[in-house]
Amino acid sequence: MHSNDPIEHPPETAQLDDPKATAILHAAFATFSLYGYRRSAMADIAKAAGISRAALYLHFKNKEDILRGMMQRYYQGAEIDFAAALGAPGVVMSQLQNGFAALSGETFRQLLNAPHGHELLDVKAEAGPVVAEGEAALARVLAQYLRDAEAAGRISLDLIGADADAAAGVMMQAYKGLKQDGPSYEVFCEKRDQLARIYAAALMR
Amino acid sequence: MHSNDPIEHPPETAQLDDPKATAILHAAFATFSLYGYRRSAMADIAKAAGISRAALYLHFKNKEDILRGMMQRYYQGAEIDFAAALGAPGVVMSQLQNGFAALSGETFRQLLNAPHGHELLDVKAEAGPVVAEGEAALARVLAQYLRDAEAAGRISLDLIGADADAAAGVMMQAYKGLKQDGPSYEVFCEKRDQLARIYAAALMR
DNA sequence: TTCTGACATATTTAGCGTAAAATGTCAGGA
DNA sequence: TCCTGACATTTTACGCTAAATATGTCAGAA
Repeated sequence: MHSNDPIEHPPETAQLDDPKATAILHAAFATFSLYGYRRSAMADIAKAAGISRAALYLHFKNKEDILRGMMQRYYQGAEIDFAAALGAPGVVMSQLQNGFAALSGETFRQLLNAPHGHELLDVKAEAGPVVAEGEAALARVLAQYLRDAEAAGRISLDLIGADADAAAGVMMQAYKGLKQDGPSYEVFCEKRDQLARIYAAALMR
Repeated sequence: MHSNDPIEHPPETAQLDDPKATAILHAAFATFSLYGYRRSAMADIAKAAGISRAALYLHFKNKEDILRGMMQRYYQGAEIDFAAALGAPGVVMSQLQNGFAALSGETFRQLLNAPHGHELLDVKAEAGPVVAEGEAALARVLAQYLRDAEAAGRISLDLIGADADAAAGVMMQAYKGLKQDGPSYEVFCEKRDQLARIYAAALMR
């Protein structure tokens, strides 16, 4: 490759182990939380990342690509943490509570406490299918947990008259409802734990 | 009162038994569902109601007042229907399912099927505190149901580790989450019934 | 190789005047 | 008494321009 060749953008969004991309995504998260996605300029992100604006384009195609990468990164991590929490030893209630807690950890706290963090909860349009795919992946994780727990005789889906997929879908969407009305992080956490208790009680005999 | 006195607007939003006001609110609902609240003009509502535009102002202060009246009317009816369904004879699961179904009956079906009906789900800003108060009233109804059912030994709130008010609040908000992502009415109903089954299973021993 | 300053392009913003539409009110008709 | 047509006012929608800002890309420095 010669230096006077045109820029060759990364074919996909940045890899999980690229430290530069990670730094940019962190800076972007901070910037978006502060100003909102629309009002954030590439220059703001570059400044927050401590690099020049031009360097951003060496790692991401454009602003939308940064947002996509950010969301994808979040969902990748959330999926792993979610599955880990659900799979950890313990009773069903704590597994569910820790599972949902894993979906709203420190990152989420920063988001809700930031000036325009709430706006980032509604970027489905700009972020494209990444969000829907991420949510679907989380629902699959939960569905798999339900199947495993039922196979182990720890819960019974008959109690709620549903198969694992339908149940997981409803549970995830109802959980998302708790994010509405711009609650404080603390209030949200209480409601989240409460909902997890309801889920646990519904599934256990 | 002399005819040349200035218009005397109704002090509060129209009464539940005023047939004229009811007709206007029905026309407004149809119009808002069709065009959305913002794009609907008073002339559209008047035409749908079969009266002159000026006559609207004999019953409502302005467009915002019509919206308020519409939402208030909905919540008044919903509260009554919700309480009736929860209080009807039957097992807990059917009471909860019929209760939540009462909150999304024919009116709600029309809404979701209308071109811009979804917009009406997000009019908190324009409708003011009416929506929040209506939601709170519904939560109180559910909380009272939970208390009564527990007193009768039909459910146990200990199972979900919550008092009636907290549980009702979370249950209502999680229910609202199901309205997200613009589902069809049929899909929404399935999820709603599924969530009611989860709630019932959680509360019964 | 990695990154930056600077450039050309594209987009956004704000202002401003006009036309069109919507609003709220009233005198007066049915 | 209830309602309407018409009026004055306010709000919105355009079209246009210039200025400002943001974007994406390079040649070349570090």
